[in-house]
Amino acid sequence: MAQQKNVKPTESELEILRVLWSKESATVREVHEALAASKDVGYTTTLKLMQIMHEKGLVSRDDSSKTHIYKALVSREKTQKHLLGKMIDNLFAGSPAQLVMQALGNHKTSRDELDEIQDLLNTLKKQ
Amino acid sequence: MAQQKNVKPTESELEILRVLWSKESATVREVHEALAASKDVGYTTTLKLMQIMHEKGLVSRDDSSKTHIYKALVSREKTQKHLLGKMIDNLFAGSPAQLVMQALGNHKTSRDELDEIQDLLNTLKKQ
DNA sequence: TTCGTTTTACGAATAAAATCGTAAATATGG
DNA sequence: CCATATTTACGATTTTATTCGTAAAACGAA
Repeated sequence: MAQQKNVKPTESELEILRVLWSKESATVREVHEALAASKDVGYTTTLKLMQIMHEKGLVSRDDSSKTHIYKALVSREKTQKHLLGKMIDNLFAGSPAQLVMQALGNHKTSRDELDEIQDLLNTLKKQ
Repeated sequence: MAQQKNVKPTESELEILRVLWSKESATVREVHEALAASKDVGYTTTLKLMQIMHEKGLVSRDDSSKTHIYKALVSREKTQKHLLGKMIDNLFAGSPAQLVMQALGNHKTSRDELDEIQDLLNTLKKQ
């Protein structure tokens, strides 16, 4: 196994991570284009954020050529797990089931997805 | 129906809301005692936060007597729903099912809770 | 009433996050 | 080589959140 200690990206850092997760690796410009599509933000702002994320160890940087190439160092799963855990503690009295009920109750879920959840539920019940 | 527009409490505000939700109504001192039990924080800090929350409309305040009495104006459910929705959009590609899988997979869940989820699942499947 | 305690009001200090301007370095096309 | 464009580095500013000190007001007990 490897890396990954303090998974605590800020709101903006999360936006950048989402882009990196979807692309595997990207330049500042690519990330910025993606962000600018839905948000009004300057190029150097994105750059600065990515530099900070690099200092923090959230992303890796290949600076062998002029245009640097970034990759996410924190995995989507770990980040999901961490933030979910935090939310369960903060808002759902430590009960993941409550969160699940709320999530399922308030959002449309396809038949396939329901079946998937059923499978997992069956597995959990057997233990 | 009523109230509730921008449900965006900060981290600290959320801690206070949790206390208010658990007590129905409370004074600054009561909230502060509750917070101080698990955190090192000054009384006036809690006071200030609650004053700000009042300005924002997150809590109501009865100041008919010297010691003011606060109540949460945003419901636990709405807040859960809102933050959950945000997390689903931001981290789970808009798929609540993915979030559910992650939550169930990574946390212990009691038999009773699993049954509850099963019930909800059955209901959803019938639709 | 007077003293000590509690509570609020208020403003300021600190910290953390986000934004951007400017300049230097690097590359590219002509 | 030169002009232009792109990219990075860096620092400063702005904004938002958090924390707390101080003083005035309200209260209660002796």
